[in-house]
Amino acid sequence: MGVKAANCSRDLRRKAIIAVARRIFLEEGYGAASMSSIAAAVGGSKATLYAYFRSKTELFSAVMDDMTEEMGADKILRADDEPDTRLALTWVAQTLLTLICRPEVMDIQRLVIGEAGRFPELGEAFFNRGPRTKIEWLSGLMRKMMEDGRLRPDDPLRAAEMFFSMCRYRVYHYLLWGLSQQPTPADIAEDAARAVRTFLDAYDPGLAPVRS
Amino acid sequence: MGVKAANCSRDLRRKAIIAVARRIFLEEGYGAASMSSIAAAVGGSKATLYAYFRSKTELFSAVMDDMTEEMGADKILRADDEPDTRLALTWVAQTLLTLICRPEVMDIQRLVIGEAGRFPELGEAFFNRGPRTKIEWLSGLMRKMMEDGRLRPDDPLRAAEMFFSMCRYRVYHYLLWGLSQQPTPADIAEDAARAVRTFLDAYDPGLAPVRS
Amino acid sequence: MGVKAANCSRDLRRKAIIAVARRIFLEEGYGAASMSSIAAAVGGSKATLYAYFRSKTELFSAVMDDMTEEMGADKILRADDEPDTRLALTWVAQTLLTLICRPEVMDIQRLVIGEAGRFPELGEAFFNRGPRTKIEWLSGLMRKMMEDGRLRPDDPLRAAEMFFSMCRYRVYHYLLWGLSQQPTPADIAEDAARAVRTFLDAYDPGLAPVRS
Amino acid sequence: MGVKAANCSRDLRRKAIIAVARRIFLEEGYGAASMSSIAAAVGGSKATLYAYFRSKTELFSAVMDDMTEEMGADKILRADDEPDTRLALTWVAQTLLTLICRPEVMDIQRLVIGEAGRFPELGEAFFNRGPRTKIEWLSGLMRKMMEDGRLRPDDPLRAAEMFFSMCRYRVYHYLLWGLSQQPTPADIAEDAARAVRTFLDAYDPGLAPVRS
DNA sequence: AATGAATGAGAGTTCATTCAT
DNA sequence: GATGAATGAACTCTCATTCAT
Repeated sequence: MGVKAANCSRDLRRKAIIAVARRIFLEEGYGAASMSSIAAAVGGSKATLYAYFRSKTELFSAVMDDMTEEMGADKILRADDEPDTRLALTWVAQTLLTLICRPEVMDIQRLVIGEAGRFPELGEAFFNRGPRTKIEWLSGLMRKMMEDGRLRPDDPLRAAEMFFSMCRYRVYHYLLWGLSQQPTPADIAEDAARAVRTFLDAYDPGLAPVRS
Repeated sequence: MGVKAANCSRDLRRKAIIAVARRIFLEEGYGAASMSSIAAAVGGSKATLYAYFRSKTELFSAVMDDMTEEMGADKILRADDEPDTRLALTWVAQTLLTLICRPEVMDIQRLVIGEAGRFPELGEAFFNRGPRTKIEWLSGLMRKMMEDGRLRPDDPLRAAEMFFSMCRYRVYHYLLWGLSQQPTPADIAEDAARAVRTFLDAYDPGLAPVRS
Repeated sequence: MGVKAANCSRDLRRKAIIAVARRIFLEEGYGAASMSSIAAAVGGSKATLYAYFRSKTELFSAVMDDMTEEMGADKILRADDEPDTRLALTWVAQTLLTLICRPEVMDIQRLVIGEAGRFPELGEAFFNRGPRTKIEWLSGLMRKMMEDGRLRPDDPLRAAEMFFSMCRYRVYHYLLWGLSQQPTPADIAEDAARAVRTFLDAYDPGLAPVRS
Repeated sequence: MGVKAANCSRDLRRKAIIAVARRIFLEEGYGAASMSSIAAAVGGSKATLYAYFRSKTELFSAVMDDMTEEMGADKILRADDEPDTRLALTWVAQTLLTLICRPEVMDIQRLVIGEAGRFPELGEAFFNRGPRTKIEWLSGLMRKMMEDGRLRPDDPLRAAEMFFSMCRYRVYHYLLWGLSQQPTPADIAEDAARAVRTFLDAYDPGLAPVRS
């Protein structure tokens, strides 16, 4: 293991520590994760950890920064080109649900929600880079569909938030509370289908425009 | 505080401990809350705590039982008698949203979600006494409205889950992530209104029955 | 005298406590036995224990007194009438070995030896009522046999101590160190036989008297 | 390099801890000795203790290993060359008795016997490295003497066990029960002399071979 | 730059003991 | 006389953190 110091730049080592710490924080939660176990998993000493991060809190923040950066990297494959509205939204719903139900993403959500009280900036930072980007992108999609007359005109942001919330109505919700194991693709497809159907019933362009 | 030993029965003392422990668990989380601090807050010794609860886990469970019992005690004022569907649902939506956004309830939710990974039975126990009862009651309401022709026929349970999820689409969601402070009644009324409007657009009895 | 009934009742309860405490001390050792578990086993409260015994130490002493008293009650069936020396000694050896290898007696011995350092008077009190009485009785038997010319003349006390030690040469010794489980009667008979044989070889009255 | 010094230092510290722990365990017994008091006596913190030994049990085992190793290091000065059987055995008896009556060895024996019930493997580990080696060596001596016609033929192992038991017939026995203080060399010489005399009377080669 | 060693503080838990009722 | 309730002290063990090397 003497290799690592010689061959790795400080930055690379830092990244390696963050990657390991991330896994452990997610597995055990902030409180239960110990600097000892992280150091052991990294393969270095605790003192080395402290050479890179001044405290457990700082390491945790770095891990969260890393996560949220990566969250931002998630790209929903463009659904703009699909002319069939129902197909386009179904595809979006499934993609979103699949993403946020992935075990590692679920763990992050639980961790962040659970620690939100003690790490006030954490929830915001994380949300901004995760859910918010999805909602904003979705909002753009909604606007376009409304402009094209494929959806009843309305505030596109609110419509996007509502659609997202409808997608989370069942399996996601139960998963968050630890009531079910990992959902199957069929479970997700079912929820996505119902969310889309209900949404389209409400946003049928044949109806009168939504009164603000 | 000399009062406590002399005047209080065992049961009262137990309740007092639970009340204090509840506050501390909510403030600090399960892991960070210490038996010492709870004992100090109660005004007794740690040994006394252990005379009432065999372990920290057991105390935590007792606190959860207490919370969920109280949850179960929440009664949604009957909306059955309101002939106007929109008014009835709006009333339900506001009541529900107000309840689950109350700071102490919010804290519980965050605590339970955060520990759900490590306390698998916790999430279930809590959910069963809290959200599930609401959903089931709501499901009954939906069935009746569908039977009365006030809502388009559909699986009433799924409709209830969907309605509940629509209610949580904005302020609740942001609150859970720690993105906003306590919402005003106006905030809640706004979300309730939009949820009801969207739901009624989708469940307008004039539309064809939902295809399963 | 007016207090007779009261004293009697109190005395009975005291005896009951001692009996229970004795079992627990033997099972768990002095240090590991707790007043709580003793009180629970007795069926009363800890405070009641303290009404009868001022401290754990005093309770332990009382238990020891009780044990040693009972030890003194052990009577070795008289071997005086057996004219055959070998048979008489074999009978004695087997009786002694069987007694001191009994699990409950073994436990006492281990307990007393183990705590001898911390309870200085304990070893003596116990020894005086247990082993010493056996040795003294055995010494009387030896004297008589020597006077009868059935054993070579010698200091009868030393002869008795030696005989007793020879009996303990194998199974008892291993049992004390926890190296073997409860010996069978055959094991004991074998050791007794060899001890007697060796003793009689050394104390054959045909040999010259032992030089002091 | 740095490794050597570090390892050496660590090893030394470990040895120092064991030495201190050994003293305290012997003085107070396993149960009564506390990690805090050991740490204080070592001059370090409890956490340091736990850096070297994962638990109290493990520390205790290490102490026992250390003791038994040292026990194994005890060499009985060779008695093979002494042509006079009585002198040779007397020398052996005195050496053995002196060894097992040494206060520190006595303390170990009491500790091990006392804990044998709760630490089943302890008695065996200790016995194998202590008493057993002595008995086996003694058994070899017996065999040689029997082959040379200096002792009456018999099972040499049983003869050795018997001889050892005869040596313990008085002062050792009383010491074990805490009935006497440290014996003088004269006390030991007296017991050794009588043990040898009785043994030789029984194992006089002029007698017929022992019947198995 | 990296680490082995060390530690004070504090975790959960249990104990022998006391005292008001 | 008996007890339910209470407690301070001590237990084993772990933690985040520091420092000499």
